[in-house]
Amino acid sequence: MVRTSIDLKYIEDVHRRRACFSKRRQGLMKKAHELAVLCDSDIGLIVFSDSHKLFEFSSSDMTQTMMRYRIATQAPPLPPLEPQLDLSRRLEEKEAEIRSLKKKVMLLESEKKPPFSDGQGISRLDNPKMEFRSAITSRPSKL
Amino acid sequence: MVRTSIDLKYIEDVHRRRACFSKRRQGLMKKAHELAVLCDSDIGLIVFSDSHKLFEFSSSDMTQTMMRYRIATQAPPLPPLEPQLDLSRRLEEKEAEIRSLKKKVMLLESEKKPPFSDGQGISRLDNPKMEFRSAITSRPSKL
DNA sequence: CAATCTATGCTTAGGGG
DNA sequence: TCCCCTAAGCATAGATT
Repeated sequence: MVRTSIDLKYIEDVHRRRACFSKRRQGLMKKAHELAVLCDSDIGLIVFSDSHKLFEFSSSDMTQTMMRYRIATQAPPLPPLEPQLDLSRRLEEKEAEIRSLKKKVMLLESEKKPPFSDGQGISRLDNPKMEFRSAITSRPSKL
Repeated sequence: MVRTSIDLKYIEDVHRRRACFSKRRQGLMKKAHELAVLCDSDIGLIVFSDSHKLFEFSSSDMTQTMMRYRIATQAPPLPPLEPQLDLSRRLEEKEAEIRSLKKKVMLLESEKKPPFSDGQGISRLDNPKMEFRSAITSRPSKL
C-alpha cells in the first residue's frame, strides 16, 4: 500500500510486469497524443511488448512519419516489403521454370547429338558459370 | 500561478508552446525509456517539432524497429525475417540459373535451325551481354 | 485477465534567473 | 536555450472486486 519510489529495472514478476505495461503503455500513448495536439508536432510511436504484440500511436500517418524520419536521418531505404512477402511463391515459380527449361535443354541436346553435329562448336560457351556469377554480382541490387 | 486543468488544444502563444514542447518532449522520452526498461519492450519514438526538428528515442535500433513494424502491420501471419532474407537470396540464384538455361536453349536452338552449321553461325551470339538482355526482356515470366 | 480505488510519487505550467 | 522553484494536476503501484 505504501508506494515506494520506483526503481528503474526490469520487473521480474509476470503479473506485476503485465499490469505495469498495460498502464504505462496507455499513459505513454496519451502523452504522445497530448504533445502532438498541444504543440502541433508529428509523432510516431511504436511499442512491441515482450510478447511481441504491437501497439502504435501516430499523430498523422505512421508510414509517412517513418519516411520523413528516413529522409531526416538520410538512412538507406527500407527493403520493399511486398516482394519479400511474395518470395516464397516466386521461388516456386522460378523452380518450375527451371525444371521446364532443363527439360527443353535435354530435349534439344538429345536432338542435336545424332545426325549433323560435332558437339564442339559451342563448347566455349557451354559452361555458364562465368556469366552466372557476373550476372549476380553486376546486378543492380535493390534489396 | 494557479494552474487550471489543461485543455487539450493547440497552444497559440509561441513561447508557451515552445516551453511546453520542450518539457513534454523530454517527459515523453523518459516515459518511453522507463516502459522499455521496466517491461522489456521494444520502443521506437519519433517526434518532429512544428519547426521540423527531429527528436527520437529507440530502445534498440530505430531502423530495425521500423522494419519489425512493417512486417507486423503488413504481414500478420508472422513471416520470420531471416528465412525471408534467405528466400530473397535463393530467388536471385534461381533467376541467374534461369538466365543461364535460357542462353543455353537459345544456343541450342540457333544451332538446330540452320541444318548445316558452318561453325560461324554462333559467332553473332558470342557476346553474352546480348544474350543476357534478350533473355530478360523476352521472357514471358509474370514477374 | 479487466475495472476500479486511492494514496503517493511524478510531471509540468507558470514564473524567475 | 537551460535550470530552478512551487503548486496543482496527473499517472500509477498495489490492492480489491
